[in-house]
Amino acid sequence: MRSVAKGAAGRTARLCRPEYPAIAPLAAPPAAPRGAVPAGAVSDRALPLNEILIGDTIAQMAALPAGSVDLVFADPPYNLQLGGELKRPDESRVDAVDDHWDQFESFAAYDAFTRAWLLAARRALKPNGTMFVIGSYHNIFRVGALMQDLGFWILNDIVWRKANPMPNFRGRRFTNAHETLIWAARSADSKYTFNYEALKAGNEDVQVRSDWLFPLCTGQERLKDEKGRKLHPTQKPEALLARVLLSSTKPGDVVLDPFFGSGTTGAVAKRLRRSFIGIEREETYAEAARARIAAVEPLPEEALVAPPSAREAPRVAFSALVERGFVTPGAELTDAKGRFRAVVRADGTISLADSPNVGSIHRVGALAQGAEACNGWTFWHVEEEGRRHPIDILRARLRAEMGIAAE
Amino acid sequence: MRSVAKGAAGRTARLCRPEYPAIAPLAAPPAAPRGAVPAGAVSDRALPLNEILIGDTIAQMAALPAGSVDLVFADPPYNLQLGGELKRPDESRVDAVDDHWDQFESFAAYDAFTRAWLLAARRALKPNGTMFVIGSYHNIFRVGALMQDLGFWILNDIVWRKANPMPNFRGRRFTNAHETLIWAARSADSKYTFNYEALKAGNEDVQVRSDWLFPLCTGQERLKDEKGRKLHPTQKPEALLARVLLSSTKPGDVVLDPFFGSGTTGAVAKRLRRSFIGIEREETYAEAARARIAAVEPLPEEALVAPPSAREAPRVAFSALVERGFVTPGAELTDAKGRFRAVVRADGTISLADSPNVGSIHRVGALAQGAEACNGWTFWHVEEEGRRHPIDILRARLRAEMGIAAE
DNA sequence: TGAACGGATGAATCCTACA
DNA sequence: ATGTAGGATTCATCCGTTC
Repeated sequence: MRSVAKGAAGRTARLCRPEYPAIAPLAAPPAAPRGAVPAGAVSDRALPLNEILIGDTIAQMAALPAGSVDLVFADPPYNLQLGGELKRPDESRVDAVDDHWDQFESFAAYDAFTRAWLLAARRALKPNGTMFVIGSYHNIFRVGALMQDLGFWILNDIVWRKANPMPNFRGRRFTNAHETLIWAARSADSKYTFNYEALKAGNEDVQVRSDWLFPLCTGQERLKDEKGRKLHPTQKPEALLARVLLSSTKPGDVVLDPFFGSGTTGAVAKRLRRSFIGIEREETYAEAARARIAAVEPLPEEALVAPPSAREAPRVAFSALVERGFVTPGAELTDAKGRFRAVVRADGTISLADSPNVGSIHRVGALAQGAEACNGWTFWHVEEEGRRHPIDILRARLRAEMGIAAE
Repeated sequence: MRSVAKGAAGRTARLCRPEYPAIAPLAAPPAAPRGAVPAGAVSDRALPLNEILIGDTIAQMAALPAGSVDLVFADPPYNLQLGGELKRPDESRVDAVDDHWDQFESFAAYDAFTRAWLLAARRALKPNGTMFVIGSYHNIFRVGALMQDLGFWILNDIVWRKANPMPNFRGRRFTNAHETLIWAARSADSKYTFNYEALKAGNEDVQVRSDWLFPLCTGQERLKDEKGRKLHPTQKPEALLARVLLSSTKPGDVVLDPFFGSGTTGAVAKRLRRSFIGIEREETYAEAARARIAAVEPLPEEALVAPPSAREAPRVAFSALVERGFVTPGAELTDAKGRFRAVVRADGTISLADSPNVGSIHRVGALAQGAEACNGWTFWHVEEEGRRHPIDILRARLRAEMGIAAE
C-alpha cells in the first residue's frame, strides 16, 4: 500500500506534462471521447501518461482512475514448468526463462494472481475499451477462462506464428512455433474500436486473419545489457505491438501495459502517437525502457491520420512492408519520373502530396494520374541511395525474407 | 443409467468381430503393446472396436474398460447455447444467455459437462495414451484449463489454419481463420507415441510445427443429406484427422471419438488401419457415418510401415562390434578432425591417448572434449582406406548382418 | 567489397532402457 | 521406485571473421 500511495503522489506533479506531445486531435477529439461513460465510473484525476510506474502491478492499477484507458496490452508471466536444463544437440545450453517472477506454486496460485490482475485491468478500462493478453499453452487457457468468467467478451483469439521459432531439440513434440493472443472487449456490449478498413487496405485489400506471421525479436531490435546479453528474456517484436495498436486504437488513445518489461508497448505507442502507462516491478527493466522510449521519434501526424470511412473504400496494399520496416511511415513515394509525390502512413495507406487524398497505393496512384485504375506496386517508387525503385521490389524483399514460412 | 447398461449389453455380442480386419502386426505387435499397464486398471473385456455406440457419451465412456484406448480425439460442442446436454449438475436446464449471471451459469454448466466427459475420457485412456481436443475461442480455454486441472499434461497446442475460412461479414473483428487443438498426455510421466521421424520425413525433412494449414471440409468430401444440404454442421477435414492419427498412433492402435458426428475419425482410422470406437447421440449421424466408413478401403499395409527410427532401433553395444570383428582391439579411433585419439580395448571400452582415462565410447568422448555428454557413435571415427568414417556405420553394418536394419 | 563460413541463440513444461 | 548410463536430437536468423 505504501508504494501505491507514494507512486500516486509522486505522479501527480508530472501528470500535466507528458514526456512528448500528445496527439493532435486529428481523427478523434482527445477529451471524453469514444462513447458515453457512466457517470461516476471515471475519475477526473489525470493519468500518469507516458510514464513507467514501479511496483506491484495490481496495486498500481488499483491506484489508477477507473474507466480511464482505451486498451490494455498484457504480457503476464507464463508459469512455465521446466524440468532440468535443456541442451541442444551440440551440447550448448538453452537459456530458459527460469526467472523467479515466472514461478508459481500451483495452478491455484497462478489463477488467483491472474484473476486479481485481470480484475484490476478491467476496472481501469473504459467501458468501450479492449484488452490483448498474450500467452502460451502453459497459461493461456487459464487466462482465457478467467477472462470469460470476469465478464470480458472475447472478440478473437489470435495466433502469432513465429517465423523463426526455437526448434524442438529432442524430437518429442511438434515445434512450439506460435503464441496466442486473446483480444477481448470489457463486456459484451462494448462499442469497441476496430480499424477494419485500414487493416484491410494494408493487407492487399483482404481482411486480416486471426493468424499473424512475425519473426522473433532478435538482432538490433533486441535490447542488450552491458555484457551484451539479452536484457529481458521475453521481449516482444515491435511489429506485433504495431499491429495490436493499429487495429484497436486511435491516435491519442491511452494504452496500459501492466507487465511493461523492456517497454516495447511504450516504444510502439510513442511511435504511433498513442499514450502509454507502463507498470513494471523491476527498476532495471524500467530504466532501460525509459532510455529506449526516449530515443523513439513519433511518426509524422500525416502518417497516422485516421483512415477514410468505409464509404470511401480505400484500396491499399502494403501495411506488411510498413509493419516490418521495409518502408518507414512518413517516407516519400514518387512515380518513376518524380512528377507525383505521396507520403506513407503507418497503417499502409498513403496520402498524395498537396492534396487531401488518402488511400491505397493503387487508388492514390490512379488519382494522381487522373486514371481509373493503377497498379500501385509498379507506379510508386522509393528512392534508395539515389536510385528510384518500384515499391514492388520491397515486397519481393519481404517475401524473400519470409521464405517458405509465408507459404 | 438405463442407456448405459443397454449400450454395454448390446455391444458385447459383437465385440469379437470388428467390421474390418485389425491391423497386421507390421511395426508393433497388436496384443498388450505399449508399455506396462498397472494391474487391475485394465479390464480384460474386449472393446467394441470399429463400432458406433449410440447414446450419452459420458455414460458410454464409463461403460468402456478403463485404460483401454491409445488415443482420444474429441470435437466437443463449442456453443454454450447448444441446450440439450447443457444442464446444471442438478439436471435443471440453463436459461438463455442474456446477462452476466446467466452467462456465468452457462459457463458453469459447460464446465460441469466438460469436466465430466474429460474425466470419462481420461479413464478410458491407457496410461501412455494421449488426447486431442479441438475447439474455438468460445470453448477451448475452458477445456484447456480443465484438462490441466484433471492431470492431463499438455504437449502442444496446435493451430489449424484454415486455408479458406469464412470471411467476417460485419467487419468488426479479425477473420476467425483458425481453430485450436490441444494435444495432451494422460499424465506428465506418460511415455506417449510421437512419430517424429515419419512426420519430419514427410515435411521436407524439417520438423513439423504447431501451426498446420488445411482447407475446410468442402466439395465431394462433405457429406450431404438427401436434400443436398450439409449433413453435419462441423464435419472436419480428413487431412486434419490423418495428421492427428499419423503423429500420435501406430497401426492397430485404438482411437476413441466421444463426439463421433459424421465419422471422420472412423473413416480416417480405417483408412490408416487403426481401430476406432465412436460414440454419437444421434442415430441419424451414426447411420451416415456407418455408410461412409463402410466405403473406405484401408491403405495397403506397405503404405503404413513406419520409416526406420534410430530411437526404436535395437541397441547394439560397442563391445558387440569388437566381439564380431567389426573393430579390432588395438585399433585407433579419432574424432572427425583427428584432434583426439583413443585405442579400442578387447572388452569394448576405449582408452584415451596420453591419459589414464578408460571407459565407454560415450564417456571417453565426453572426457576428451571436456563436455558433459557425448554420442560416441558419431564422435569417434575409424580410418578405412584412407577415409574417416564415424563408428556408427560399423554399427549399421552389424545391424544389417543381423537382419534387423530393415526395420 | 563481397561471398563463405562458423558460432550463437530464441517464453521449452524436450529421453529411456536397464540395473 | 530410483539411479545410472547409453545415446539421440535443431531451424531460422543474425553477426563476426575469414578468404
